[in-house]
Amino acid sequence: MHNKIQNMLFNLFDITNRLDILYKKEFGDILISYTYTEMHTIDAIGKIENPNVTKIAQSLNLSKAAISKIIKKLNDKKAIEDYKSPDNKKETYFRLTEIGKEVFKKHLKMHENWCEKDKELFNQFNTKELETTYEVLNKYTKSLQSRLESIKENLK
Amino acid sequence: MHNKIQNMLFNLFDITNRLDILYKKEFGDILISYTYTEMHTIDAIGKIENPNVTKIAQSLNLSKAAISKIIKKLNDKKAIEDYKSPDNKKETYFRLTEIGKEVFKKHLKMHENWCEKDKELFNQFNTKELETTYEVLNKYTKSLQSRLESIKENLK
DNA sequence: CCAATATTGTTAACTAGTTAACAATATTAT
DNA sequence: ATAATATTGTTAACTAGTTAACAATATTGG
Repeated sequence: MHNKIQNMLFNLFDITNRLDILYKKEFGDILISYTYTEMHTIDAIGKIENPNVTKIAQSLNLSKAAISKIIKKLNDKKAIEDYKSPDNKKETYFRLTEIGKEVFKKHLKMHENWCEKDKELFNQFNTKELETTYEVLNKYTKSLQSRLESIKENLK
Repeated sequence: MHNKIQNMLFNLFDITNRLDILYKKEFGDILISYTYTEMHTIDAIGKIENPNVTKIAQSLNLSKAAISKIIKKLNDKKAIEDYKSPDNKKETYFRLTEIGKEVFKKHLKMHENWCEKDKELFNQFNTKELETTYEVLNKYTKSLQSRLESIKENLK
């Protein structure tokens, strides 16, 4: 029993590594003009309401400094533009331009392709099995998240 | 059904991110003197037979250049030492010193602690459920691996 | 109201990785 | 045997992230 857990975790570590590498390689090759993180930043700007550097950084788990630099690049590429609120002179918000919206759509499309590739593999399992796996992984995600949060708390 | 797969994959992406961050933070704090990758290099040297830069790079999915630099650091820290084979003047092999072996053991210990923390969580599932999850993840790992390999082939 | 504190976003200096080019050595094929 | 090819490990130049310090602006409490 304890052994099963270890095996499963070992697999998860393995997947962690491979997913990361594969994801970067496959997606990196397709959209040459935007890096992995630039894409995710565009994604975040598409999804967050009134996104600013701080919010984007939090949502991508990156530093504000990192986002600040990426914003500059996306601006140069005319994928985003910024705007201000009349009642706050400190914060700067971003929105996608037409170009940015195109990239956003492409990114969604790529995710769909990715899932498509996996579909065949996962079809060899029945609904119950996939549900169980989902259940286990979901609880694990939540557990990891609370560990992450408690680390962040400790650092304050 | 297709939805289940998407949810599961979404969870997996999520875990990928969080595991990476958490792993670096938790382990990084404990063994301050060795970075994440230095640890893994020590680990590889402990496990591979007659390890050289090339083999270590392959096993950690890093470039030879990266390993070359890490080797230099581990040498400075007296965690490893190198040796030559009498019938090959080109390749350099590495072994752990007593210091290195200590770190190796600590790393193993840390992995055990990590599993310990998860044990409680996973105990809420029964053996069958964990087995199913293991099964699914295992097949997914293998599928990712073959995709990785085919990318590498294409690049040749 | 305004002083103390907190937050925002930029910058500088750093780190850990990358690719590409290379000199030295090994392997292979004729 | 040796010329052509491949492999090893190092280096240089680069990239994408980090932390820490900062000026500007917002928020809060007495």
